[in-house]
Amino acid sequence: MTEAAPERRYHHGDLRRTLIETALGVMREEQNWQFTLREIARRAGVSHAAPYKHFPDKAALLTALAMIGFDQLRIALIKARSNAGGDPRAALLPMARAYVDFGTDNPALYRLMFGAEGVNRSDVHLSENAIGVLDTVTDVLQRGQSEGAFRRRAVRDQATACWSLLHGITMLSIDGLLLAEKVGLEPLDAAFRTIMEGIANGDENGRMPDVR
Amino acid sequence: MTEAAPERRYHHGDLRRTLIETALGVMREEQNWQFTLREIARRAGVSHAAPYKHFPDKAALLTALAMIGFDQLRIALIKARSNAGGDPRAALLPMARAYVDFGTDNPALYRLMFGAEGVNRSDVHLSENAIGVLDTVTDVLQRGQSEGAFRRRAVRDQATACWSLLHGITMLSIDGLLLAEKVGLEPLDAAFRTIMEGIANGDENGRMPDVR
DNA sequence: AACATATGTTGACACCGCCAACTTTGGGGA
DNA sequence: TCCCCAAAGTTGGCGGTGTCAACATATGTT
Repeated sequence: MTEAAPERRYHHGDLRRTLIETALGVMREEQNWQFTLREIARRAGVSHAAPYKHFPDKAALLTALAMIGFDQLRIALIKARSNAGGDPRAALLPMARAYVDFGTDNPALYRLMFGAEGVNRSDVHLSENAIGVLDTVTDVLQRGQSEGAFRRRAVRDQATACWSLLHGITMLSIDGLLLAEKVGLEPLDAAFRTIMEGIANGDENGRMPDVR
Repeated sequence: MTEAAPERRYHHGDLRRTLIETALGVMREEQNWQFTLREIARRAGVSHAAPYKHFPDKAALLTALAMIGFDQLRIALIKARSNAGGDPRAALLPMARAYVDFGTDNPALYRLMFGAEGVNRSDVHLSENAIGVLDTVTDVLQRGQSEGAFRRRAVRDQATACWSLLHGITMLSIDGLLLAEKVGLEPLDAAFRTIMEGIANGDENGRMPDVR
């Protein structure tokens, strides 16, 4: 504990970061971003207007949170990919799992990243963080094609399909719409099996790679 | 014009419907549901508290709008399917187009349907309207398999994949994330080509059905 | 005709986002 | 070293919001 006595100094010292972390915490707790800036300020132990010294308005705070989210997601994908060694075919499912897990682990954050009300979307989406997510998928597909594991089709077509599928599954999962009685217990595996048949080449026996 | 003089009567007569239509209109205009209940009331020409005689709170209004959206979407899908005649293979792409078009035509409504803040999701999603959307897709796949046009796989797996893909594309389109330089000019076609290879059987020459 | 009920209105409360004006603090020239 | 100024806090207030309670007026049933 290098934290000294928490005596209240006039200047907080690192309020910007504290606000972000507090907001992230509240979002996790309450599963939404309906929190008020005043509440964040209260929790951070500052006055109701202090946040305005760091963010011009609430949307700016949300935008910052969304960008952090994209960064975390990109890192999670890269990690999953590297865990799979160099094999694109083996990497795809773990990456898919990592993607969906990221979303379901923190639904509010994920939904915030994609089209929250009042957030300046162009800011968030044109960031390198956001573009990096799609690029990560494209990379794997590209390598898979080079190695002959995947069908030779326009990579961007496959990437679009993969990303859309992942985004869709994640969103529908978050919303609780993938009911077990309708889509089974493992919707990701189910969808993955189907799209994998559209991407991968069969092995010498014409069998598709195993999902598990 | 059967509308008589719009003289102001104490009782509006059909306020509930008017509120819904007004809200729908504002949503279209402003591309979000940040509107205030008071504004809806103003536009409807009633006092600021009148809406509370028809909806317990704002979330209830939004929930009603979302349900209407699901109903419209289901109808659009059924229409697209029937336009294609009885051929499941020919129906899939038009249905996909209808789905995405519905979303991009009224982005705020579509996003509202799936997980708006403060809307009671279980209410919306357990409605027959919402479930009907998935069922429409499942039907076509089922028939396609029976006729030998589609691969014999678990229908619910294919349905999950299709719905997720459609939902994903729609959402990403709405958010403006499917940049032409990344995914081409027709992301839906791109993704559709890929997933179609995972669903359809090739024809006698092993070729996939044409996308256009 | 009388009355219960549904539907509208008015006024109020607590709270929010945001702004302006003021205070404290810390750090970089003179 | 001191002074001063910009950065980072504080307080108080404005207009607006969702929601509620109390009241007013239509409507339709008996």
